[in-house]
Amino acid sequence: MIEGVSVLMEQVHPPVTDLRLSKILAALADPGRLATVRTLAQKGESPCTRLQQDAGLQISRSTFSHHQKVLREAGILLVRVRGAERILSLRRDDLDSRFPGLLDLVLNTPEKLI
Amino acid sequence: MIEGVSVLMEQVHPPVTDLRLSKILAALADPGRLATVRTLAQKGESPCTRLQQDAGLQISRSTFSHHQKVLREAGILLVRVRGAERILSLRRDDLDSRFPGLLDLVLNTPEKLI
DNA sequence: CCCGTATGTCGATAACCATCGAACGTCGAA
DNA sequence: TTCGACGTTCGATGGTTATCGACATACGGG
Repeated sequence: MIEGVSVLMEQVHPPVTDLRLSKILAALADPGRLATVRTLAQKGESPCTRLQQDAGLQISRSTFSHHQKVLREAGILLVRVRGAERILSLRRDDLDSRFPGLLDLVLNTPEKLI
Repeated sequence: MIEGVSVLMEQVHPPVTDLRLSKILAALADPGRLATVRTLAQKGESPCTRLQQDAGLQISRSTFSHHQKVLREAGILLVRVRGAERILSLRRDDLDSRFPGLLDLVLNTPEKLI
């Protein structure tokens, strides 16, 4: 870095009271992000690179990072740091309490109906 | 029209077996379209102009026509012709049978959480 | 303290989408 | 048959989004 100032790269997670349906629908409307969410639900929690592979997304790391950001800022993903990795997981309880049935519906829909 | 060929303007309605979650989520992700669906559920069936007014959408007729098309092609709306009007209604049964709980969730979500 | 792995950020580009006005088609009524 | 109301289609425009490569940052291990 040129300047001596550190860039923190802090992860922004909206509080549960800030979750909005329109944001969540917009985040889930992308096929790649929908696949990411569904894969994450199967695998439990997972680091970024692993999740991208498991979801079968053939996109660059920077693009996946962008999608992860959209899902996180919509309140769908939780990101925590473990060493050099970012561990992703679903905010199941928050989503269920605010929009009951939404996540279950998305996860239980057969692959063919996606 | 310049040519003598008639333009039919037929309404395309996908059969229930063609409905796809990603299409439906994408259609509902737009705030104006979401408002349209929620208003239509309250009012029952309604012609275009009336629905646009009831939903409070301050957009041109051509733009509303575009949104109506997106909702129709996603399988959310049914359009039937009555004289010079197009009467819009929700495909409740089709949506419920294919994606149980989705429409209810969208309709029951409080305005403040949209 | 250098290195490899993991990931975020930036700037650019292309694709997509919402929006509009203008022109057109269709219908019912005058 | 002329008119007005209703709605669609078209072409253009602007804004948003998906995508990438290059670079920067962070961590743990040698």
